[in-house]
Amino acid sequence: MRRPRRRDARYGRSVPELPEVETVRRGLAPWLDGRVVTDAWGDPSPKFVAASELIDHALGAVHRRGKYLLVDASHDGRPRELVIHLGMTGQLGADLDPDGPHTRAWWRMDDGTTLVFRDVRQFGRVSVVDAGDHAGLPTLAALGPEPFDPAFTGAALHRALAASRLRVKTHLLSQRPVAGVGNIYADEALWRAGVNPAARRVGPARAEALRDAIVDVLALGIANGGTTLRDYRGVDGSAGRNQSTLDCYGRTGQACNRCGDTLRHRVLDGRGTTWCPTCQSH
DNA sequence: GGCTGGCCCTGTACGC
DNA sequence: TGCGTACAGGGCCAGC
Repeated sequence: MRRPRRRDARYGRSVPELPEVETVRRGLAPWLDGRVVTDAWGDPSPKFVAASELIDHALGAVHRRGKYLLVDASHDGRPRELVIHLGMTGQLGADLDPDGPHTRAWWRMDDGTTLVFRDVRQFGRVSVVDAGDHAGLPTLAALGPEPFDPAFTGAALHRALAASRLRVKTHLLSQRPVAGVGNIYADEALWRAGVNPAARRVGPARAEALRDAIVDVLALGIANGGTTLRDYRGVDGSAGRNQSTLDCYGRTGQACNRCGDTLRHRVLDGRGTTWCPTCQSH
């Protein structure tokens, strides 16, 4: 008989969520803005092959929308956009090996530097589109408000959650109520707000608390340079520091930092979920 | 139109 | 020691 596998932080992967992508964006922006791509390569897979379309494009500002990186580009006056999703194991950097086994794309700049996209598990994606044309990226096209946008209020979150019968955590991960929340920060925010991840209805007061918790955990993540449990690295190769602040994610079997009860784990709509049965009873 | 579940993909941990 | 299997999960898509 198989023993149940331990579920602790050693098994977690640090998936790039909003704080990690924002940290990458801040590293890329001063480097890429004003550069011209002189050569490029993309893995033949449909997920990455578009990378080579960026040859001879001038690059501009680097934006972030949810977990997507958007790099302004132009060619012969035609405004275009490089869209990168890091997936689960995607890394961008200048110090990565362009010939490495998990390199999926690279772009050589006119100053001799090379931006490399490494993605071991190939859940990431690279697209080159006309600026603002996100029709081929349905999740990006349907993203909810940015969490730091003034429009993202408790009332707005309550309305969004009330419009669906999805479990609250599943709904958050869909990116529709708010952009950028992934598994780690969803668990953390729900724990902070005392909301059961399996709940299908969240009242106005709890939605307000959840909104505040989402903003707080994401802001803390950004301030700490992201969460690194295994894969995530910033553009300069440095690890994030946010993992030491986690109260819930990856702490299955440990005592809740608020009530002392034992944190539990379950699979919710296919996603591993850690929660406190006492603090998050409903 | 909304929801559910399966698929993609590979490194790692663990059982045998 | 080595092999086989389960597991991690964001986004997409088919089916209901």
